[in-house]
Amino acid sequence: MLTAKGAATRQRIVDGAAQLIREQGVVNVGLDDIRAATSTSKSQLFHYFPDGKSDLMLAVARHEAEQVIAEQMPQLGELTTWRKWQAWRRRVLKMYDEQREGCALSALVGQLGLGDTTTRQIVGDMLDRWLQYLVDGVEALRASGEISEAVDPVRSATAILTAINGGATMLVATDRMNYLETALTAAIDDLRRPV
Amino acid sequence: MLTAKGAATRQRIVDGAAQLIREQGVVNVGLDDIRAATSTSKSQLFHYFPDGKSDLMLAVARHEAEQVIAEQMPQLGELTTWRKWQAWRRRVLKMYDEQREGCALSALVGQLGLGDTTTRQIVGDMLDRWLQYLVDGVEALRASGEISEAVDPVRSATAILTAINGGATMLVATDRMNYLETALTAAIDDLRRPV
DNA sequence: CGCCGATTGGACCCGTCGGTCCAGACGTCT
DNA sequence: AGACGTCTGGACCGACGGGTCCAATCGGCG
Repeated sequence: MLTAKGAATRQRIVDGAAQLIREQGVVNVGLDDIRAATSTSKSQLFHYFPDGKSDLMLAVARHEAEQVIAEQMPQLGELTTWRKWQAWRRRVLKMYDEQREGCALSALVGQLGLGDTTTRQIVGDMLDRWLQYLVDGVEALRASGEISEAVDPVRSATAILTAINGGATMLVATDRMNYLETALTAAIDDLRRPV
Repeated sequence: MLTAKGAATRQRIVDGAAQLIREQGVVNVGLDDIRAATSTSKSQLFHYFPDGKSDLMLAVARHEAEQVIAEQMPQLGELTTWRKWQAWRRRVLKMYDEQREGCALSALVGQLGLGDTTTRQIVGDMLDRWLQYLVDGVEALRASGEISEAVDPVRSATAILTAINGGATMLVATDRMNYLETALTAAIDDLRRPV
């Protein structure tokens, strides 16, 4: 049903489409652009994605959801000390500063995630996983005594996640880093402020 | 150059277009939809917006930028006490909860604001004005002694603004209020935590 | 080799959408 | 009243983009 060659082509299409969408936005990317960028033909697009564009966009959404988490690893997975939190924070800021408009997160949450129920599910699941990593990280700090027991892990993690999403959205819309940088730094610093 | 009747028609077009875009997203709204929803004809659209759709979208962006600020008034303009901050916070949460997907802010920042330099300028200016109201509010609390002198108004205001933007973006993408509610509440509560 | 399904190329179709154009109605000012 | 500019209706056009179709090629397997 799908040979190694076929799987490779399919992957090339998804990668290329994701890349284009990150750079130019969902609206400005047509099947012809994807075809050209991935050196494929119309028939291949519909061969690997029978339901057409919506089908392909779903695959891209899944790909980008993975990407958003993966690009923060391994730091996101081991937020066990204050130093590691700071390392992760620097990593995130550096990444988004370099990506600017070409940001997988805002493309996914802000554009791909609209409308379609299945895609929203993908976005929701991605955010859940991300949040869980943050919650685990906050709990680790609490357990080691680096921050107060009074800190609510879910609440703090949610604030941090929202800071990143808001910062990324505004970065794309205004090309200014200060929202993301200030809000993320503030949200993390708040972890060890007295209550 | 533009009679009272003409001005009214023009306004009706902008209002109707903004409404449609809030409900269905920029991508899913065509000139024909706007024409139908505002009981106008193609020629009128191009009569009042000679450069076509881009021209109209610019007017919509300006309209929505005004709307985003206006719908928070008068509370946003008088954040002088802790109680008033809480009243504003409740107002914001209630608004976005009711609007859900049909949210002017995310339509503006997430969709209209992409690409076009002029539109980005509009978004940037709107955010600047909004931030200034918040900075003024934080400074008022500081002046009256309700919060510590050590609080950095710009930093706190930026964190609050980013919380709203992130929360609104995620609300639209996931239909969940918890991000906005938790992050905004946390960002505001942080104002009066000891440093 | 010869079969068969996976894979590929690309011409073609058709609905949609932004944009153009012209003719006519309206309104206002002299 | 008459004239001129504003306003309105809607037919029409051309480009673009998603989707269909068929024929050709590839590649593994008996």
